[in-house]
Amino acid sequence: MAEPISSPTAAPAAPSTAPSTAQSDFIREVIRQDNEQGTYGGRVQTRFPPEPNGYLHIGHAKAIVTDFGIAADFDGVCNLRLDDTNPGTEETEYVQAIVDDIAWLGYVPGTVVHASDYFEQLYRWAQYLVEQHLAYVDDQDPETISAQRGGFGRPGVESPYRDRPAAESLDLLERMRAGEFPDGSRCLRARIDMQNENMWLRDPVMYRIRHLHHHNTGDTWKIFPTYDWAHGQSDAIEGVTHSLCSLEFNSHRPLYEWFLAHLPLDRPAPKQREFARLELTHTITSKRRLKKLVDDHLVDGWDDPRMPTLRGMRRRGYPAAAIRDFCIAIGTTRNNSVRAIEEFESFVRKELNRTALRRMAVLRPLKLVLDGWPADTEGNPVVEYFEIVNNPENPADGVRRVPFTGTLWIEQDDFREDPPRKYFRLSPGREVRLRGAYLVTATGVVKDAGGRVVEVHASYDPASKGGSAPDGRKVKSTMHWVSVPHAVDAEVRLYDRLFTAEVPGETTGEALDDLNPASCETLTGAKLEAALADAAPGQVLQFERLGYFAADTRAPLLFHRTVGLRDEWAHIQKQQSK
RNA sequence: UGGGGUAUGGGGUAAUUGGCAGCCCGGCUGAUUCUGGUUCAGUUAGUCCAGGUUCGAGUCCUGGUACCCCAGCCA
Repeated sequence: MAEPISSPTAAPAAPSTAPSTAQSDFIREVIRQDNEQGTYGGRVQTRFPPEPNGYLHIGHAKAIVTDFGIAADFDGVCNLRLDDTNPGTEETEYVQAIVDDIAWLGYVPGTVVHASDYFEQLYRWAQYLVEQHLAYVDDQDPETISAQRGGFGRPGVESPYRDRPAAESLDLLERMRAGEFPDGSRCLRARIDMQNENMWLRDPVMYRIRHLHHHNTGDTWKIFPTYDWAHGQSDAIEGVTHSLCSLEFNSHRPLYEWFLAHLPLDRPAPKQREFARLELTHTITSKRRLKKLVDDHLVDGWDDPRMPTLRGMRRRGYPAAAIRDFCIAIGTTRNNSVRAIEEFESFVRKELNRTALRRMAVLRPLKLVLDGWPADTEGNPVVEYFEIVNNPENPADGVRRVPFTGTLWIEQDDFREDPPRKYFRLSPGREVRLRGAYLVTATGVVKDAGGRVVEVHASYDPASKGGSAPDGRKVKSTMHWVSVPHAVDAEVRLYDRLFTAEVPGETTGEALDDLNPASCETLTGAKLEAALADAAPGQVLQFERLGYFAADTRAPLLFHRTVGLRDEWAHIQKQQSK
């Protein structure tokens, strides 16, 4: 019959690689104590256990950073374990996506395993508990069992099958496994305490019957372990020392410990510790609702740049390093909180400011004509080339040559016929600098029939070639520009919050009611400097004075605004309008 | 309704475990700047409430309050 089985297939001890964090929190403190007391012989092993039923999102990123980061801090291992105990909801499609996303975030699992790899072992351990009179087969249906469980402050009722002989349960369990009974007709339950104030200790279900195809084990199993029966035991089998999960599993901890305490393990049981999940304002992490956004075509798939999925964030241009730094900065605590998306964006800017190459692009073009610009012998306007710094934060990125002529695109926002107070940009009679090129002064405008300015004329100071005047006079503004004959047309998408409410659904009751109808603005007539036509798919660049933009991973000449630059002028305007 | 968890400036997080409440984001001033970006300097504001112990309490004790989680054969 079933013999006591000790933890066999320990995972290979390839150290997980992960960016080092050097933090201190209550979990690291627990590990430090375990190491001092020699609880696990100085070994530290964690795991990241997503269910492969969807794509990873920003909430998972925090768990990944915590699980992998802690293992790395203690020279331990963190495995990726696909928690696939529930057939029908899980698909192989998601497994590869999860593996990819973790790699993109910058972490390498010790090994990749499935909870379903342990089904045979789990089954033998279940037989062992039945023999010990610590588990039994219950012939009642789910509704009856649920009703018997009682409620808060109301004790449960014991099942009439609770004391049935071990041999009978063993036989029924075998036949459940063989597929003799229909779904829901019987289940295996732990025999604990129907009066316990903790609901999870009132004879919880260990196995349910499911005649369904499983993505990993195929049709070999007709019974499947529940989360509670599978999780701690999988941890023990793998050699996990510290099993970290989110706060809502806190009330499962006594059950986690009960199972392990009653099994014949040959080494100290792992311990579960819980920490708060990450929530962000103006977005959601509910898998069900994210799926609805995709299914109803409210977004352009799971990797839409507005999605909080890691794939979406990657396409948006958020650097993995920024996500990591953010997760580290918010820390590992037991406080539930909703973090401001603005705070995340500040980490994105910090990273991109360091790394992104600068380019010039005009999103909403207005033509600027320099009167008196020379022509060559054939009557064509002269083209000059200016060397412009690629990234002032990193001189090693060098310079590039940018063509300049007397006909330029400038930003509509950079010209005002009647400049308001504190407006420093171009206006009639005012001199500004065209970045790296010339000092120019607006002299007049051309308007269309509707009175809209369609063209600005300006004079330029030939002595200011390169961007500064010999007499040292200063201007209050430097503007970006793109030479009209050299400009490349592109589509640029500007994103705003996916949801208007800070906490979607908080007041409406349904998150999707708070969807921001203007979360994506498409600009088709953007004018880029020629160098941008060569942007690598996925590359993030700074469009000077505007923000950071990611080249789309599929379509050429399509850019997604990752995040805008901090905008002092917008801030001033907002104050003035008050 | 019973059990468990949490509470520190506007948001978040730390405090050598009883010893000057620190840091990040944001706000405000100013300086620098060929990006109204970056950077730099200064500044703003906090221990949930009521008692108690102590020379001394964010930390310990007593009693409250607020919020979160648990009554799936989901994870």
